Amino acid sequence: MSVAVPFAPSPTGLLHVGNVRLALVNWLFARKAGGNFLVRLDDTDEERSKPEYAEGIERDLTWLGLTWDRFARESDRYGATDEVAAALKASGRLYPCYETPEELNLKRASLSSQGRPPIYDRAALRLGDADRARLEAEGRKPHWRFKLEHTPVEWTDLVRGPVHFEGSALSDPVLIAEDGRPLYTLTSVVDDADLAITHVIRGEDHLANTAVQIQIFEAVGGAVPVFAHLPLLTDATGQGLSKRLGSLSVASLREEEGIEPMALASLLAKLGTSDAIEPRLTLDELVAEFDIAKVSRATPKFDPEELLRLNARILHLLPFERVAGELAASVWMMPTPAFWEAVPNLSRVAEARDWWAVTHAPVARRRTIPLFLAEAATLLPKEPWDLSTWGTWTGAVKAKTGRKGKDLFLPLRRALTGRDHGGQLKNLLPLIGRTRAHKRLAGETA
RNA sequence: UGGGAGGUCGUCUAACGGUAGGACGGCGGACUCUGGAUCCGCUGGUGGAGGUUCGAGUCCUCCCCUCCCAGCCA
Repeated sequence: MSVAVPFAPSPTGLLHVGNVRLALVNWLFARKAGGNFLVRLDDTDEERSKPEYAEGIERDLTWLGLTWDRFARESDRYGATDEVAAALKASGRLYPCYETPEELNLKRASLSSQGRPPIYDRAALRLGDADRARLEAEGRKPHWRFKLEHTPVEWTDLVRGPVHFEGSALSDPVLIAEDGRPLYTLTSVVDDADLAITHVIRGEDHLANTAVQIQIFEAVGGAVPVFAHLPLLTDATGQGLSKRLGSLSVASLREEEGIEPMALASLLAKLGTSDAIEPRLTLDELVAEFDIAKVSRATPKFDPEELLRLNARILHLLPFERVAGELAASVWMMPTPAFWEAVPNLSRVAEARDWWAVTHAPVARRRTIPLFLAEAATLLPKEPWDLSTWGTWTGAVKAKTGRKGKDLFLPLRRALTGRDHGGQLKNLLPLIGRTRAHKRLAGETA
């Protein structure tokens, strides 16, 4: 049986690094196994689901290069659960309840104040036909709960090893809302069963859900998939990600922070695993190194600083072809490989703009200039210039003026670029050109 | 409160009950020098208290801290 994994985000907000890490891990798992990566938008919550969030999810996955083999919306599958629901009702596993949300809140509050867990008391199970008839006559409509077996639920988790829950410690979940809408707990099982999902890899916040859903899989006669629950990511201070999203959305990392997709992927594929976090330029490399057994059980912290450092390292490694598009968008001109070579130690592609200004726009004149620069200007070779020009020229200046080391190079750098630091002048000089170089050495704005 | 999980250098992790190691960061040095690149070195840790043991990060007891679930959300 070929591997099939679902990634099922709900389009109720922007994807954050925690969500997309799960997408990446699922994708890596599927690709490593030669299986299918299936995306399902869990948009059954009509109030909170928004089309723009659905688009955002597609955009984020595409940006990262996480190709899917199927893209579906739960809302297009209304009716898919009807048959299953009818069967569960017939067998008595799905039973009607008539409490209002207010009544349920009251029950929970009461139980909590008694120091008891707020588990549903199954009062509706004790209702007779007459009771139900009376309630419906009052205009009440039922919602439907799944009757859990009060037996142990056990599975071997790919990340956590053996997991054990007592059915009696769990609350009978509502599967069908009062308005007839099937809820996530049901739709997800039915979809997984229909698609022959083999592995479900999700956050550990779903642990109790899994215990419940295993019983549902069994009740509907579906094959129970293998489960893996990853620890949730927290931010650098240990706070949960969903609580303080903001800058950690994939969209903001891409559009505001200038993060490269492979920087994010390199970090998220390795964070919380026994592998060292190192820059990788292709997803293929990450697939080759991926092994879910390397994922640890502890909660990893996601540090944006670490991501930015990785971004810088990735940028040093990326060849011109891989950044040309982004570079062009950033500097508004058509950059060249020589320019990419000359640009120094960027953390973000957008920083190249500053160096485009140095090589292709006037640099303001300097107030004071060392006298030897005039002499240096006269020694400037004739064009055409290439990468050897800097060496021959500075050699000549050195011979003529006797200056060397920092006394020689720093004034030249300041005059030519207007800055104390930057990329190798060997690379920059030909891009600046003789005309500008000559004027800048004379202290003119050029 | 009930259920579930977790706690090893600042961070991510490794260690059949047998020298607590690696990676990142930080610090220092080297590269006759753009270094926020690269290379090399150094730094730094088992949440706490008992116990078992020749020997404990690892096993036992108690304690502390953190996270998740306990929705007619997903």
